Amino acid sequence: MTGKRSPARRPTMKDIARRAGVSESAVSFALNGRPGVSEVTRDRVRRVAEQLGWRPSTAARALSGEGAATVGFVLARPADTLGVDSFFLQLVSGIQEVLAERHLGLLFQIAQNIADECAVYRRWWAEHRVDGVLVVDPRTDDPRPDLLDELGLPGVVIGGAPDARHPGLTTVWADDAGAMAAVVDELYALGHRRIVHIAGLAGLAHTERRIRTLRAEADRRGLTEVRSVTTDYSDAEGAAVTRRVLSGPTPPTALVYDNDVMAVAGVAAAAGLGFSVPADVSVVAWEDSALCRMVKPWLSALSRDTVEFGRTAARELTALLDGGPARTVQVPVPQLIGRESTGPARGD
Amino acid sequence: MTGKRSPARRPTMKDIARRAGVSESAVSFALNGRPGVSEVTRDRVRRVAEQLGWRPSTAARALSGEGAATVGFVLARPADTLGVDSFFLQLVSGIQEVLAERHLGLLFQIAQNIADECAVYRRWWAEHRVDGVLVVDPRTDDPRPDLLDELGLPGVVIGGAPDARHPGLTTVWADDAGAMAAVVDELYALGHRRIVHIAGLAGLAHTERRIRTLRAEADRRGLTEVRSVTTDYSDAEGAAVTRRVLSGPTPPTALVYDNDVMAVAGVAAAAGLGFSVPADVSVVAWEDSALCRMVKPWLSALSRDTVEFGRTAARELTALLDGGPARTVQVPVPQLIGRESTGPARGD
DNA sequence: GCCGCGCACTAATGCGCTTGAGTTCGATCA
DNA sequence: TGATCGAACTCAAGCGCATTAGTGCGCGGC
Repeated sequence: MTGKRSPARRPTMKDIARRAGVSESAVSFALNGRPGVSEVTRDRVRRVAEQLGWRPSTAARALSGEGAATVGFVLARPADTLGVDSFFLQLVSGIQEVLAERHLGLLFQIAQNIADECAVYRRWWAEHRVDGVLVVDPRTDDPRPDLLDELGLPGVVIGGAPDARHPGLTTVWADDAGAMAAVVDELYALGHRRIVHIAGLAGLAHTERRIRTLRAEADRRGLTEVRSVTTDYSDAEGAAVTRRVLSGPTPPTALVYDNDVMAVAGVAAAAGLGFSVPADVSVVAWEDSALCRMVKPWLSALSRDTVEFGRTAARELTALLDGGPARTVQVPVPQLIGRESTGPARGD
Repeated sequence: MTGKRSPARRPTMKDIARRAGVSESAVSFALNGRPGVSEVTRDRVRRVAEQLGWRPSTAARALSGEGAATVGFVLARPADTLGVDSFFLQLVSGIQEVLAERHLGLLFQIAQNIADECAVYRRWWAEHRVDGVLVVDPRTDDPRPDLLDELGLPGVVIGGAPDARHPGLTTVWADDAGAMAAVVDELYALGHRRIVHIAGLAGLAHTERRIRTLRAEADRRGLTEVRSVTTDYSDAEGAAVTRRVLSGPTPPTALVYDNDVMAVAGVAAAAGLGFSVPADVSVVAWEDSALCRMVKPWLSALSRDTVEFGRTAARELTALLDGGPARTVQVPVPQLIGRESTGPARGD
């Protein structure tokens, strides 16, 4: 009766051993499902453990070489850019779902840039904090795969193209090239000949891939007034670029935005300039979300199951942690959902 | 020359001790800034440690009673609800900033509901994973404070009202009541007498607080046609409720939405019904974001510095971890930013 | 000149768990 | 019947760090 309730004490394997009348090692064997104990003892130990509410201390586990039961996830984007974007929360949501099943923790960090991100990986590795990491926003010239190699840290690259130079890394990606080709197909069929692609961050692997594909598709059809402009993904730049390209002498008749946020901002900017969507200019958003159905006109968008994307990535990472081989897995190509923002090109 | 580069090995204190020609204990003393070594030895040890790129193993630290150098953050909302909401990423961004300075990790998890969230806390505690947690979305009848008490886990409640029954918890909150009063003031001054508050999740502490305040303010002015409707924060419900209340015999002339997403969806829904904003109905969004400036008309919104909110919460938690006392700290009241969506009530 | 004291440092222990090396004992086989 | 083996356990060491109890030594005080 101290008056103050003492904070509960964590039960340890020693407690279980005592209660079950066996040695600590037997408890360890029993609970980890390895041979060396009879089934009846195993059951007894399991029951006692459950009754005591025992959970292995990750600290102790990690210390005795079992890994930290944690994976890391770093987001390296300017703080103001990650405001409205729904992509990451969805992705993380899917990742979580898979990790939680296996009782793996997710260590999350926001960094300012790639260099900081690398420093975070180094620190996590040195501090014994994570068993593997999920890498997003791969770049065309990316230092992270090399670093992970050097540290021997298992990693899954999300959204990158397959990279033969890093056989240790698993890559999970969608074929952006195919999606871009489909978009161009659709717009071309609608009569659009002048298209501007308002892209995301220059240097990101998927940005560059989309840009290359767009150019290839344009060349294939002999279109000369097709181009890409890179941005920082923000609504502000999306709007600014939209105003700029629409103010030219021969404005495009179709705009393809690399995310939903810029598309929405772009539509508003276009409206401000007197362009109506889709009568004067068609708009496609690369990334579907509630946002696309919250504005009028509803935005045609490239849709994919981002949560499932996250699940896939997490599953691959757990496979890697289990000692499986690195792989390259492709998730379904985003599908173009035609809504109200795309229509026939206006005849000149 | 094995041909295969061996993954780098983590340097330990033993390595430092050897290189510096002292015992491990001396190294420990030196690096943790406690007495027992001379300044010159301390410097030498520090240099060697730096040179070797040594970082303390959190596993070992945690095991020897120093805590896990990690804080936990659980988000318990339905997966589809957390899509567009910018609040959390902003909040986490601020939290991160402070934690990173102290090299504290952030363990992040998404749960389905409060019960699951509690289970996560229990597991984290039993597994020795976190030193403290950040609790969001406090409810009117919330099991979490009791649980944290029981586990002796330091916690900071974000967004709750001060709670005298849990002296161990720090609370960081904004005075929603004051903000709501300001909103009503403003709308009243503009001539609005029929106001509907499209609130968030019923049961959340701040939802209830806003509802109570709205009622009190209405009573004070003798307004009878003022009410709140709770939702799940989604754009879908926001739109649905908007349509319902605007379809009634005497539709409200002002709508106050508990987040930006619903407000945007609501404006679109109102437009669909032939109501123009702000001519027919004024709209205020509780929570400002890029979203509010991405749609026309620009939304008047209650704005606050969410990133700073996160920073404050994290600072309080670190203070708690340092053994400081639990406190109740109030962050600035959200300010109403008048934009285009609020105007004089239409005379009947 | 000896005692005691403080300083700089070492030795040893423990945190909770895993694991390889024993130990015991009953069943099996030549 | 004694050697052999395997199943079921126990022992003890070790992971990397913090921490408590020493240990050796120079120095001031009497």
